[in-house]
Amino acid sequence: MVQDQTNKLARADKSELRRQRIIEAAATLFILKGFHQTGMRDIAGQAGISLGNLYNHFKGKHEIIAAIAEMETAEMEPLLDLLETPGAKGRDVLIPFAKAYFRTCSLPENAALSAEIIAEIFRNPETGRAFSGTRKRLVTALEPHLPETFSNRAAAAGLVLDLIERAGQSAAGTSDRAHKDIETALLEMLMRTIEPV
Amino acid sequence: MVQDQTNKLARADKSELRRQRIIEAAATLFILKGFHQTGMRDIAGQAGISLGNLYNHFKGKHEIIAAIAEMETAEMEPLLDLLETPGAKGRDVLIPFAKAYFRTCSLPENAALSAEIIAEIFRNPETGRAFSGTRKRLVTALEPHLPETFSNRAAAAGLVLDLIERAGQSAAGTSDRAHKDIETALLEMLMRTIEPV
DNA sequence: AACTAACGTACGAACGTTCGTTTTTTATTG
DNA sequence: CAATAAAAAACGAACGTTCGTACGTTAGTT
Repeated sequence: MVQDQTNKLARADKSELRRQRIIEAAATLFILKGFHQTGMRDIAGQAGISLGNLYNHFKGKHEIIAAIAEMETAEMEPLLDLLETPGAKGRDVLIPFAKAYFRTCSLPENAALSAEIIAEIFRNPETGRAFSGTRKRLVTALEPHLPETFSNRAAAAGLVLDLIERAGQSAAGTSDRAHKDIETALLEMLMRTIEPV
Repeated sequence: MVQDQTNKLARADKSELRRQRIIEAAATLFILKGFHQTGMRDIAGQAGISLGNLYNHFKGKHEIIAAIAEMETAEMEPLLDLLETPGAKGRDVLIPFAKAYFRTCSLPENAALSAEIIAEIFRNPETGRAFSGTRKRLVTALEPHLPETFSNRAAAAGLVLDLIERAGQSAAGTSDRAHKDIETALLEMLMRTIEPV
C-alpha cells in the first residue's frame, strides 16, 4: 500500500541520470562540432538512446543548450568562492584565482565550448544571454581586487577575465611546454597589472 | 584580327567585381549568422544573383570562406606595417598599434567574424588554418617591442594580441561611453605591461 | 489500470551541390 | 558592317541528405 520510496527515488534518480548522460553527450558533440553542426540524431546516438526518446527528456535542442549553460554556470561556482574569500584582498586572491581560472579555461572542452558560446552571443544574443549571467558575477567579484589606479575598475576587471580566458584558449591543446609558457606570461602580465606603478 | 584588349580587360574586371560582391555578401551574412547558418541560397540572394550562377564563380562554400580569409589577411597589412616601422621601438610603437588594432577589432563586423573564426578553429582546424597565418606574423612583429623581462616574449606577445582582440570584441556594439571605458582600461593595462617594474 | 520511458517512423523544410537550358557577351568570319 | 560561331554568365529546377520536430505504438514499472 505504502509506496516504495526507495524505488521511487531510484526511478527518479535513474531518469535524472539519463538526463545527465544526454547533457554530457550533447556537450561532447557541441565541443567537437559546434552547436549548429550537431544534430539531434547525433546527440541521441552519442547518448545511446533513440531520437524519439530524446524528445521525452528535452523539449528541443534549445533546452539542451540551456541545460549546458546551467552546467557551465555551476562549474564556475568554486571560482567565485575563491574571489569572495573574506578578508583576502588584491594579489593574494587574484593570483590564485588567475591560476585556477586559467587551468579551467585551458581545458580543451571548456576552451572550445567558450569559443562556441562567444560566437553564439554575436549571432544570437538571445541564446547567448543564457551563458552571460556568470560573467557578470565574475566581474563584480573581481573588481574590488584591482588597484584603484584604474580609471574604471569594472572595465579593467572585464579585461582581466578576457585575458585569462583567451590565454586559456590559446593554451588549450598545446604541448605542456607551450602551455606552461603561456601561463607564465599570463601571470607575469597580471603581476604587472596589479602592481601599483 | 587583333583581340580587343580593352574589352577583354573590362570583362575580366567585371567578373572580378562580381566576385567581390559575392564575397562581401557572404561576409555580411557570415557576420550576421555564422558560417554554418548561412546557406548558399542566402549568399546568392544577398549578392543579387541566382544560386546556379553562384557556383559559376566559386567551386563551393569552402572556397568562399577561403576568399574571406584572404580578404581578412589583406586588411591586417597596415597594422603589420605599423609594428614594423623601422627605428621606432617599445611603447612608442606599441601604444599606437594597440589603439589601431583595438579600433579594428571593435568594429562589429570584425568582432563577430573573429569570434566565428576562433570557434571554427576549434571545430575544424583545417578551415581555421586559412585564417591563422596573419596571427603568426603579428606575434613575430610585436615580440621585439615587449620588455625583455618577460621570460617568454613570444608567449607574452600572443597574450597582448589576445587581450586587444577580446577587448575589442567586448567593446563591439556597446555604447560610445562603454567603448571608451574599455579602451582606456586596455591602454592602462598595456602601459603597466610595457613599463619595466 | 495508469504512467512513463523507449522506440521507429514520418514529415516538411533546408542544406550543398549538380544539371540542362537560356541569355548575354566576345570573337571570327563573310 | 553584318552575320555567326564560341564562350561565359545567368538562371531555376532537381538531386540526395540531413535537419528539428511530432506522432503512434510498445514494453516496463508502480
